[in-house]
Amino acid sequence: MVRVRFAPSPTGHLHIGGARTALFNWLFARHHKGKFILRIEDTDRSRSTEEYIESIIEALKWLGLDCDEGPYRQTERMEIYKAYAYRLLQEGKAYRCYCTPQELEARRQQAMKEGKPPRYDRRCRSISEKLDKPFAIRFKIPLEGESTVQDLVKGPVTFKNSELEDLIILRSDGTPTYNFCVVVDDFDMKITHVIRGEDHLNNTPKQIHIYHALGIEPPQFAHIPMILGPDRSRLSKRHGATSVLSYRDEGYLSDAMVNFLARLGWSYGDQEIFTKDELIKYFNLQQVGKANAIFNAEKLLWLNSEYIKLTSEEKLLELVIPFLIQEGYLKEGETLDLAWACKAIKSLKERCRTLKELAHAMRYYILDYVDIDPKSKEKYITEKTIPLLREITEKLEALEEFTQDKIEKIFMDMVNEKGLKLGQIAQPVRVVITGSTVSPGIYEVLEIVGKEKTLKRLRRVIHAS
RNA sequence: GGUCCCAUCGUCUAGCCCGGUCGAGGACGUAGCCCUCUCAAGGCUAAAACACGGGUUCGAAUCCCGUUGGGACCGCCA
Repeated sequence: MVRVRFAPSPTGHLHIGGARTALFNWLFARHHKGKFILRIEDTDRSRSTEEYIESIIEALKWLGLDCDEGPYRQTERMEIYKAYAYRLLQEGKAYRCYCTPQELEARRQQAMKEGKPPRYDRRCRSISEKLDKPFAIRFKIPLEGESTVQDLVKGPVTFKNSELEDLIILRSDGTPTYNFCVVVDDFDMKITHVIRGEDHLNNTPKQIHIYHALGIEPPQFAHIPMILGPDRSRLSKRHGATSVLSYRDEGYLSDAMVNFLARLGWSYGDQEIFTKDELIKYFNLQQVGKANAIFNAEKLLWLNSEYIKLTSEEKLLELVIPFLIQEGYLKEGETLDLAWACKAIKSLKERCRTLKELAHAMRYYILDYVDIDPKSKEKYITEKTIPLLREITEKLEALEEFTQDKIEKIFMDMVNEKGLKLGQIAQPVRVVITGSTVSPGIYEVLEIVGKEKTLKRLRRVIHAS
């Protein structure tokens, strides 16, 4: 039974990189009909917050990455780590280190200055008696030999033990450290595959030594490449929106985000668009690339527009309502006629790339009056076009059935009578009705806006001039 | 600085493991054309890459070595 975990530390919102790690784990679990476990690595109490834990869970939920177990919290398991650490101490596989953080820091600085590797010199490793001083517990790394990580993505990676440091597993305040907790937890939670960011690759040999010291078999490892910002450095706040939830708030669909994330570092031939089921069916670690990937916001935007096109009008309506409320086009609790709203969305869905854009475009369907863009007004609402607007208003007013084809006939008749080009009348009307020169087809727009609002807007403009 | 990882169009990538079918394919973006009441969408076309240098081989994007470049890690952070 495959068991994988996503183990974020709640020191920030779930970002793009973390989300992809979570996704790969989730896909791997679902593909193998295994379990996906969430574990919160909050041993750094000073930087972890409840708010971030909730935010991460919310983001996972939005992405649809449901977990089968957890969230477990490391802070609730402190006694377990402590017991394992003392067991290693008793068995002589770890030792008390009496060096203070200040001393260690000073020595590190010194070593750096001399151009030497800033590694702990193991001076406490040989102290056999117990001193009456505060101590941390350090793990004994074998002095010689080498260890190889059989990585499912990178292949075999070998490290010399002499390059590894005796790491602290229990701090002097009795709290355990990351590299130790992971091992204990992954063992305790029966994790079979550790799929995580490449930034952990260098930690892996240390962890493997801890597994061996504990007398347990390490899980399989898969280190996936990093996601970099456009400047090729690690994705961070200064690259703008990197929090997954900020994309939700900007009107991205979670399936588009999932699809985007999946294709960052993984591929399946030339296919670009995948349903979740396809992703589950096709996902494998062999197809995960080895090279880092740069986050390409343009492609995400494109994917989002593709997903909007693929989504039903009913579903889009449901999704766009919060944005309509946010934009102030709809009051909380107010509803729209379902059939009418779907027609409106249908006319707009292929020209909007986000739900936010869709909501904004819907303003001219929903509101009584719209603000007219000054430049468009200057160009299209002129003394030449006002008579045309007046005439078309009269004709539209006389129309019994305010439908697309009837409206079209009125426009075409007028164009033919006067020898105009359609644009000469369509554009002024568009500007009056939608407030700008850009919209779906004018007949469609008028039908959806409806006779009443159409006439109101036309008359207001005519009377104002 | 040390250790480790990586290297195909600007970007995501296919191909690489199992050399010849690659005069390197797809997608985003960009440019142009078509469609057209505007804007999109759609269709067509174009520019655009095997980092470099050595091997191995009849033949290398594919295998080996080196160089360069990028990234990660070197904490009583995770």
